[in-house]
Parts: sequence; C-alpha cells; structure tokens
Amino acid sequence: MADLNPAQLAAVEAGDGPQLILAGAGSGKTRTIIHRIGHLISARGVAPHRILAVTFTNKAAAELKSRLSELIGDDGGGVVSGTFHAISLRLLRRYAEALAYPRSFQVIDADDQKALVKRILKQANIPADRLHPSFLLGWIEHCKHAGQTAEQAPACDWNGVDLRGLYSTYQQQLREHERMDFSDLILNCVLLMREHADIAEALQRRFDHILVDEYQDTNPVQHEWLTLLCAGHRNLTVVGDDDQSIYGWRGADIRHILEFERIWSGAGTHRLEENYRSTGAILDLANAVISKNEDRHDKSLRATQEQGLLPQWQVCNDEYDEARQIGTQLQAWRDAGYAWQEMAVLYRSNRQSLALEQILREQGLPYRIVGGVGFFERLEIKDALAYWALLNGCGDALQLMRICNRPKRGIGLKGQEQLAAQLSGSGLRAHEWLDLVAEGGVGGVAGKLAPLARLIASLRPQAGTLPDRGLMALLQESGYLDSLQAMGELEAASRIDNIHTLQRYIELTMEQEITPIEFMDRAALLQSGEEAGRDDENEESVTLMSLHRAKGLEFDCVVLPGVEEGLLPHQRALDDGEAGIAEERRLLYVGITRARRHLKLTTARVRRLFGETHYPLPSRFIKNLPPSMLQQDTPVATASAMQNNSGDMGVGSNVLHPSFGEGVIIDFEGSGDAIRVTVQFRKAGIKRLMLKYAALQAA
DNA sequence: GACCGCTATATTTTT
DNA sequence: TATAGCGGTC
Repeated sequence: MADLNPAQLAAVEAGDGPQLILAGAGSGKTRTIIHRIGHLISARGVAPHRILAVTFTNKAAAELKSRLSELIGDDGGGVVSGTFHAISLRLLRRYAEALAYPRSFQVIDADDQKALVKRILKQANIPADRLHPSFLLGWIEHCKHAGQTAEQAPACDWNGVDLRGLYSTYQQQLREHERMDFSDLILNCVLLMREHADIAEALQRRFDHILVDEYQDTNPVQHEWLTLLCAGHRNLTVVGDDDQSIYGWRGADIRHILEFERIWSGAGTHRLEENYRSTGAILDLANAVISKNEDRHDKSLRATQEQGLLPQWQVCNDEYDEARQIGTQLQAWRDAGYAWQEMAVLYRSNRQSLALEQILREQGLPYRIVGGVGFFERLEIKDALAYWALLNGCGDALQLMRICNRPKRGIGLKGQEQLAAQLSGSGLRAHEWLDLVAEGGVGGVAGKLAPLARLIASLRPQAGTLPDRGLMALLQESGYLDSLQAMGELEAASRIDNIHTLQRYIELTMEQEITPIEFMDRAALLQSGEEAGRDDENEESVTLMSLHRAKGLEFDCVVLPGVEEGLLPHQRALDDGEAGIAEERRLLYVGITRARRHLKLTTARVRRLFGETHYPLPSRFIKNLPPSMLQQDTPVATASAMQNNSGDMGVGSNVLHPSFGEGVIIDFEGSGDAIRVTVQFRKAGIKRLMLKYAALQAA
C-alpha cells in the first residue's frame, strides 16, 4: 500500500465506526475503497463474506469485484458486493413470504409499470388531463424514495383524485401480479426489517462492515436501509463527493453526506483532495465553478498533473455551427494523436445530440451515442425473455399476456382479458396452466394457445440444459422470429441479432448454475447490452452522452456544448430555485472534471428547441470567472448580420425586427461587439437578441 | 385486426 | 421540430 497518499492511507486504515470519505473527482476513490476492504481482511482479520460493498451501478459493482480480486486474490471473491437493488433482491428472495409475496415474485420494469398505472387510471375512469399517469407514478416513486408505504403516504388530493388511494391500488395490483417495482426492492427490504425484529436481527448479524460508494446519491429509504443493516455495529464507511450529487430529482438527498458527521456521532472524516486525473488548468476551472455553491463540504482539488492548456470557451452562432466547431475540434485532437474513444461530447439534454449527430455524420467522424432504450427494455428482448421464462417454468401472467398474441394467434383484447381471468381463476402458475392448456384441459380462447402450449411442453425437457437450444427452437417454431420479418428486413435483422446476443448471454450466465428465477433477476437489474456481452465500448468512436451518464467516467478530451442559460442551468431547474441551480452547477462540475487533458465549452447565440428559437445568454456558471481561467475563442460570425449602431438604442427604444415586428427594448447588456438586448415584441413576445446579429432597427 | 393520421410531448434516468 | 403512441375507422 506504499502507493497511497497520506489521506488515502488514513481512510484505508481508519478504525471501526462510521467513516466519511470525501473523495473529490479523480482522487482515487475506488482505489481507496478497495484498499480499505483489503486492509479489513488482511490486517484486521475480517472474513471476506462479512463485508458488504454497496454501489449504485452494476458496472461499479463488477469493477469493485475485479479490482479486489486483483489486489487480494481469491479472498476478493468472498466479499459481498452489488447494487442496493441487487442486494435487496437477494434478501427478498429469501424472506419474501414474510411480506406475503411468493418467493417466485418477479421485478416489473419501467414500461410494464407505466402500462399498469395507465390501466388503473383507465379502470378508475380518470382521464389523463385530470391526472397524468406519469405524474401519479412520479408521486408514488417519491413516496417510496421517502420510505413511505401507501398507508404512510401523506393524503394528497389532486383534482379531486385521492393519490394515496391509487398508490394503494397500484400496490395491490403489483401483488396480484406477483411483481415488485425497482423502488419496492429497497422499500420492502426496509419493511422487512422494520416489521420483523427477528429478520432484522438476523440481517444485522450478517455483516460486520458495510461500505457504500457514491454516497451522495442515496435517498432516504436507502439511508434507512443502511441504518437498519448496520445498527448492530455501526461499521459504515461511505465514500462520495457532495459536489457530484446530481440525482436530487430522483430522490437523492445531499444532506445524507453533508450532515453525515451529525447523523453518525463519532464519525471519522477523510478528505481526498489530490486529483490524479486532470491538468491544473482544468481543475482551476472546476474549483472556480463549484466554489460558488454554498452548502458543501469545504474542499478543493489539488492538481498532481501538469498545468496544461487553458480550457476553451467558444461562442457559436447556432447549434449547427456549434456542432461543426465541435467536429473541427475533435478532428484537431485526433490529429494531435488522441484516439477517438478518448474523446467525449457531454450534453445536458439528449435532444442536443440531434444536431451533433447530423453534422458529425456529414463530417465523417465516428461517434456512438450512449443512452436511449436499454438492451433489456427492447421489445424483442422482453418478448424473448417472456418465452424463455415460460419455457423454464418461471413465467408469470404478465409474460404470458405479453406473448400470447405474438405472433398473431387471433387473440385480441377481449381474448386476453378472458385468458387472464381463466388463468387467475385456475390458481395455477402460468407455466402450469399452460401445461393444462396443452392437454386440452381449458376451453374457450385458451384453445388458441394450445399449439404454443404443446410446443413449450415438448421443448421443456431441453430447457435448462447446456447448450440451451430451447429458446431459439421455441422462437423459431412458434413463428415468433418470422413475425419479426413483418417489421421490415433491416429492423428484423437487428432485432434477431439482439436475440442472438441474448442467447449468448443466457448460455454464459446459465453456466454458473443459477436457477431460472435468478436469471430473470439478473436480466431485470441489468439495463445495458454491454454487460450482456455486447461490447461497443472499445469501438473507435467519440462518445456522445448526457452529463448524468458521464458521472464516474473520464476522457482525455471533453467538449461540453450548450453552456447556456436555459440549458445549463436548465430552464426547468430554475423553477426549483437555489437548490435547483446548485445541482445544475454540480452538473457542470461533473462535466469539467471528466476531462484529463483538454476541455472545450461552447455556447450558441441561437438555439432552436422544439421549433422555438431561443437567444440564450452564456451560462451564469461561467460568468464573472477570472479571465485567466478560460480562453475565449469567439470567431467572427458567419451569419448575415446587419451592423447596428447601438448608440441609437437603449432601454425603452422602440424597434423593428423583420420577422418579429414591432417591439420595445426592455434590457441592454454587454458592450462592444457583445451587446445583447431583450426586446418585448408586440406580437412575438419577449426575445433576447444578439444585437450584432439581429436585424434590429430603431423604429 | 390493421392501418393511418392526429395529438401530446419533449431534462437528467445509476436500478 | 420530431416522434411515439393512441384512437378512430375500415
């Protein structure tokens, strides 16, 4: 451990009791956790299986495991590590019955969850304009994040609708379908411990040490989860950075890390402030930006790398100009010897990728967009998994309903209702019921399922054996694969390709001799195809993704487009007042600190969003920075601009614009070439214009 | 049951 | 401005 710095070493060797490790961006956070775990095992004699390491993503959990094995060998494998959700699910599998759930319950995904809420609202005859499904779901999630069951949730009347009642209905329906949603995984674990002292005690005795990564992102129910689990020993080590708390909108409460020392009396605090990632110039900018936030642990990153080049700030004409400038910059970095995969463009809103995509394609630069529909959320993957689950004897009613008419079997909405009623009336599990159907033991519409049921019954002996040929045979012979062809050749090919990826993943995973339901758990908790064996990470291409997705990653060269008022900070965050702006500032901080060597920020003078034209001001976050921190690069605009003599105009002047018509200036800002005016147009409303480019005339 | 056209909607989305 | 999903109609 000779290569740890003093602060890291102190954190690694800190004794029992609560420990807070404030780890700035690029300060060797993961190394420190791993070494601390290693220290607990080798120096303190803690048994590996009595250590629990909690993360937020599967990727982080996997990295932890592999680096731990690297450091301490086989013992690393004994450490229990996983996401909050994965660990919770494992506990719930064992104790589900205490919550009146069958042990074979499944996890419901976001799509099915939304469909369920929609159905509930429809049944209750509540139209979307009175209560929007996503609003209801958001409210329920909010309650769950706060650790509130339907009974404990606050009474809430929305347009005469009782939200708490609907929350309760939603839970009932989930239970009837034998499903839990993602938030339930955590909340139900907490309920288990709240309501069953014996289980709580057993779980509290299970681990001697708990370590949590990305602690700034914990929400109240996760906090309670941790509090309950380590109630016996209080050996809780949390690692995080309050300056990187960007999930407040998902219920994360930054106070858990800000007030850690108050919440956990006697806590030790360790600050990791030496940054091994970025150049000094990049860190100077990061520090300058984040220091404007008020509620934060006082710390600042120190560079260990060379000072490097100043980050650049470029003002562009519009989003297409911005994209072109970015393309030029990326090419310049490439010419300087950087690989494409060492570059990233990180934006606030996914919509920003549109113009970038278009221009980068025109310029012939390789890029990949991260985001969008996750692998396991794809239609064909969900279908294939439903078939697989039914084949392997763990499918449920939702899965049967999903595939009963795919391919077309002549079962319409009415038929599906009938099937659902028959199935639930039988009291059988879906696959048992299907066997009954195969034998011709069910009448009515169910008859239309008989061929499928018989096919499944005939293939079932092949299920669970390796190599697993059952699924592909089922999809082929049931006509499912053929039904994909109806979507067009290209699309069908890509979907079938995805199914083959799934097939490989199934075989790979089943080698570990896990049960079908455990396999379904993994699929439910995984979201990307990367982990499923599709590896486009190493592709030779520039990465385009949202700032949120970029947390935890690093690149040699980073571009942050759209550093503007309205986008960063986002308009919608401004409504949340100071707290909203602080989180947006942290988002910019996260973006800046992703860069190792080169950083470029851009701003557009004109940005079209949803068909509306905006004239954004540069972000407040980069205003009033010392001029030595950013190299401003503002080329002469190419727009056909009319030169105005601003001397003729001022606040109150009447003006005329060729497309917006008559208006009056209500604000004036800037000087020289950078004058912005805010104009109240009589018909077009308030617009901000760059005087130099606006064809604005004194009227 | 399929198709077409209208309309609602657009911040971020670790699980 | 772009798109997905829904509802109406054939």
